[in-house]
Amino acid sequence: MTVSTALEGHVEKVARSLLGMRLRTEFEGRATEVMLTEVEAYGGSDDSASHAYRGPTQRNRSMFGPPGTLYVYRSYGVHWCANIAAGPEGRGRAVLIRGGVPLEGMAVMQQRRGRADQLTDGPGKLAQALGINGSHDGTNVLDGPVRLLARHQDTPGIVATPRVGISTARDRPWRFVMVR
DNA sequence: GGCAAGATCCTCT
DNA sequence: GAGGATCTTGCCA
Repeated sequence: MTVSTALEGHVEKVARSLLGMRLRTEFEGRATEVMLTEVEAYGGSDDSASHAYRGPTQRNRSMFGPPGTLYVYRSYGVHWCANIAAGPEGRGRAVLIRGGVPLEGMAVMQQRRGRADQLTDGPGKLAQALGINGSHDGTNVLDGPVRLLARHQDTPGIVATPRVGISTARDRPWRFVMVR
């Protein structure tokens, strides 16, 4: 499966497809790369927990872009969180990147994070470790500075659980975690 | 125009 | 385990 085809179809399927794939950034000659192990699917106007629930705004417009559009938002005024729009364009569906395991650029991640442990085990931490911030909002992971790459390894098992940190629509098991 | 809440993380107790 | 940091958005007056 190619990267672009993995971004097609229902957001729930896209979220599953992203597990095991690699997310790579390369800024100022410093490359970092992780394998995605934890994601969450968010719908559009039919998902009350989604930022896109009330339609496009100045902040969330990237969610409504074509598949592969990067949606970066500030969480609690402190952290950056990265999503990948899943399309179809205009529906506001996206996959939140919640966690991964470092593959390359450990030293860079440790420097950005200011610590040696817990580099990429949360949405805000992963974005910080990869150097993702608001300036990358609206870029595309197929040809932009933040690049989604082919699968690092197969995913032996995927566990679906309720999403984390939200107060509505908790009944949807749209959080997907890779197990081995 | 003001206010409350939020897809989080870190530090301190 | 609890609380603070810090800013954008949506809702209501």
